[in-house]
Amino acid sequence: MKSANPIFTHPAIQLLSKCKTLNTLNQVHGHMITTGLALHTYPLSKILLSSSDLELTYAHTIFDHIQNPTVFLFNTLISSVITNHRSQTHLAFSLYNRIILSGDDKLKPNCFTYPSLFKACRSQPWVRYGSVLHAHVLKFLEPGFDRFVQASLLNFYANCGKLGVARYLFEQINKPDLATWNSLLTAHARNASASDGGIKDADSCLSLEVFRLFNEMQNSLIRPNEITLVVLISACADLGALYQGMWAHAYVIRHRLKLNCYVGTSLINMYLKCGCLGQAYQTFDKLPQRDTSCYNAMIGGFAIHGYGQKAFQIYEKMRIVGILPDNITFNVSMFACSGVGLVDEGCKVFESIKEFYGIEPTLEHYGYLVDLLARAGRLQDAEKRIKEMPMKPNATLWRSLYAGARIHGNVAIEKVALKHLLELEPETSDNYVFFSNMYARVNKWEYVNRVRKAGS
DNA sequence: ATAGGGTTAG
Repeated sequence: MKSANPIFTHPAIQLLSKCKTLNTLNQVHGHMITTGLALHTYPLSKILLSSSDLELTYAHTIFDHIQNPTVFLFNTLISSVITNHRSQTHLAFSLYNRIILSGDDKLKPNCFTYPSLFKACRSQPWVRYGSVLHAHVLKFLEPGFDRFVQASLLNFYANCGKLGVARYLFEQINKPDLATWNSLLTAHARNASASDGGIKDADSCLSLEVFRLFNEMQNSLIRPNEITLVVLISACADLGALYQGMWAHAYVIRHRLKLNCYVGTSLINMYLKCGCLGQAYQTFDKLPQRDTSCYNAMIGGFAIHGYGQKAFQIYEKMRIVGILPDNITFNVSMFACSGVGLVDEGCKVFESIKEFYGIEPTLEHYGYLVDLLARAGRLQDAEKRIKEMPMKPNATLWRSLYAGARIHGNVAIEKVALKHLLELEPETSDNYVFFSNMYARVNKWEYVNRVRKAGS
């Protein structure tokens, strides 16, 4: 019997994954160089993975010292950059270029090279490289390349709104698997909600198409998983299709799918969109685990349905149970308070951003704060906040102040707000209308005063 | 024996 190749079972490799600091990793690496282990792709890929987790530049340095790295090693580093260091995406593309421009006949991209690169192409500024990569796929890979490449290509086109291309690519995949079906469903759901504000009929068709595709998927005997149901439930929310949504909820339970945070959040949202606040809360309450998104959905739900106090209570509960809020949490919580005039609660949310969570409030947070104060008639406070904020106030902020001043009859502040509005948006005709309305009102009062004086 | 695709909230 042949014994296992010692390269794969060397104890140093086991040690690598246990390294918690660069220093220890460095020692193991040194050891691997002296034993000659660092000449082989397998141990090298392990070093690259471990080091890129700790410090990407270190991994890069190691990579640069490898003579004639194989595609395998390129792929290892490229995917590590894209999945763990998204802000460094440019490094992944420069690695890819090194493969392409190497001039080495033996070094060619393979099926493993492309999926993570297409994933990177889903956000700016990398979107324009998608079609370049597509051309490379056709050039470098054998026709009928594997389903991972096909699925990532499909996702890329769906992401930039080219649903037709995505569908065409799907047609070419024989026996699509679960992830591929989920990609196609997601493509439709994403484009249904992305074109918000467009033609409503066309939007709904895409969500209806999700229903149809779900049936087709079931006929093909691929069993839906949690991700499938999240997409289906989102389509129900989009259509306001309560009964289909309840069916999907029952499906999750009947098929013993996990009621995870994704599924939970989409169900909460679906019930809220369908007007069922009680059902939404019950779902929220029964979830085995809740993350920030679940809380955001529920707070937003109470806000929409006019229960500011409840929304605020949920916000406070997050602190007690130790779920960290994010920027959206702060926005929806203040919005909830603003809607029903809970000024003190709303201010408490704003103060907690910095005081309790140590986060610097954003322009948007100031926007909600000013809206809250202005609507409640605390115009001096609102103006003061605008003047003291660390960044330049935008037109939305001044518009909130204007609206509050207008409603509460404070002409002086109304004037200040309008002046800034006109300055920031000289092209917007609405602002001039507001301005002339104000003068019309003021002049009328002067007229009234004159009449009064003349009469006395 | 190591590298790759699909999910939520305003």
